[in-house]
Amino acid sequence: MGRTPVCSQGLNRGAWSLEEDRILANYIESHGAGKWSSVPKEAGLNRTGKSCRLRWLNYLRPGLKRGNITQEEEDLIIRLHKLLGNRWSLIAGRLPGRTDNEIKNYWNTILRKKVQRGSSLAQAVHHELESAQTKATRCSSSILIDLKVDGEIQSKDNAAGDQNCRGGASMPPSDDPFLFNEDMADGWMRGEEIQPAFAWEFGSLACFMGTEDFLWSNDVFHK
DNA sequence: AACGACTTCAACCGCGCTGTA
DNA sequence: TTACAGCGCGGTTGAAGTCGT
Repeated sequence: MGRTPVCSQGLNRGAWSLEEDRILANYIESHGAGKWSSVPKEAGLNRTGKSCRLRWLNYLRPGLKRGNITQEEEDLIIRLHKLLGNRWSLIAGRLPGRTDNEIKNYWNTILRKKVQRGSSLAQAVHHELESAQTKATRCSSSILIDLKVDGEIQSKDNAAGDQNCRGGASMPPSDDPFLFNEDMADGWMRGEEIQPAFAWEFGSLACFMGTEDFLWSNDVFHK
């Protein structure tokens, strides 16, 4: 797979050789990742920094899984794509050991067709959304959610009942259990008081309720 | 076996964002 | 404020592999 190496302006392009991989891996191991523009020169590689970064992140980096995307991973990708769209790096961030490039390729070659065909997987996602709605409805406490609307984080406060969201759908009314408070935000971000799975159920619910125009904040998921 | 069509996925490209001087 | 460099992201490309006839 890949491209055959060609020379352009004296630089190697195309598929990486085993020797190039070894040089890059050794360099990163001793110097750490970063400063990609200086990596080729210092490591003695006839590549662009960009190419080195890509090779490291998508292929050489430790902890990468390769191939054999599981059914669970596939289901998660479908759900996340419905929520996030083509934000592959965000989706990859929820799948340990997977790269954005790998997920993007997997989506474009396999999952897109499955979803377009209205496969059983898509039906399963719909079932998940209905299930998430039921569970969230049962929740009596406030739930924190940062919604990124038109590029800005819109905070929603349960007590204030603020309705400042803009976009393609309305938020639930202020007395609705789906609104959040800041205390829950801290707990959520620590990943201790609220299980990530529940966060995703809520995310699915937001999608199910027709709030696809809202994008989830990176901060909520990564902090 | 041969060959064309289709699929896969590593790698490249271009753009936008962010930090710095 | 502006210009520039570095980086990261999503879209696209194209060689290699697979499949169907």
